[in-house]
Amino acid sequence: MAVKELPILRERGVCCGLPDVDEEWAEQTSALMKALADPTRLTMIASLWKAKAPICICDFTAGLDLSQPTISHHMSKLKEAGLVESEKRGIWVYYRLAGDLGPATRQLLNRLIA
Amino acid sequence: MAVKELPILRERGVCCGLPDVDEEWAEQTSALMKALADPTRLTMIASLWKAKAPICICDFTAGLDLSQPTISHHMSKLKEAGLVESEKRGIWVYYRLAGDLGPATRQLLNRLIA
DNA sequence: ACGATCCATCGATGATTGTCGATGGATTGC
DNA sequence: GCAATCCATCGACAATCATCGATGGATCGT
Repeated sequence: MAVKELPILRERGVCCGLPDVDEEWAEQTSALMKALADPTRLTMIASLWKAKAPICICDFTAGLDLSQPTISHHMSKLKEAGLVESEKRGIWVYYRLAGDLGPATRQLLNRLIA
Repeated sequence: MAVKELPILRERGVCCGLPDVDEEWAEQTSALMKALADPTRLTMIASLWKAKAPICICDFTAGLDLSQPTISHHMSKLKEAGLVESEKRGIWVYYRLAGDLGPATRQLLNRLIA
């Protein structure tokens, strides 16, 4: 545990430094958070995570209460974020979790979903 | 590993069910993701995480390249999300990670930051 | 060849968000 | 008391986002 130091009175007009936080890390991580910052997209990711198998996007369109373009839009955001991959199969398109997900992202999703 | 079943051709016009995903979970989790879906707020959280001690908001105002109202706005979002607490000390306001963060959230931040 | 189904894209619209300047309350040093 | 500092709130504005209807390309069954 950190020492619970009381913040003491300090000289006015003088502020001190902050811990170093990598700017690029913040940018990339916030992009990942944005991709997950929507109930529909979280539901999609959790479904794919639990199913452990590709899911036809038509099943999302049928199961979630949103229009087909909206479903397509959300899935495309997940794809853009590198979280899912797609495979065309006849007239259907199947989505699955990206195969090249880093272990950090995998564990993150595991914490989130499981 | 899951059995890598190829998505087979299926009957048209018929879609099947999805794995059960709790709606309330999606709503709450997306709220948490939203709170973290900004580089400035992530930097704030990471700073507090690393410092293991309260930080005066004036230090964020001095260290990050944003106006004072914007810094205040971001911190208030983190507070609203239950991620941080504040303590007034003279004319200064110190923020720290919330003491009642659930273990799940703690581990999530650990994965994100460390 | 034709019609039906699936799906991505386009354009539009209302809602949310990040940002700032201005303001005012609170606190402290003089 | 007065001036200075810190900080939250307000109002405004531009940017982003979630959503939908319409459209068109692709594929398949007949």
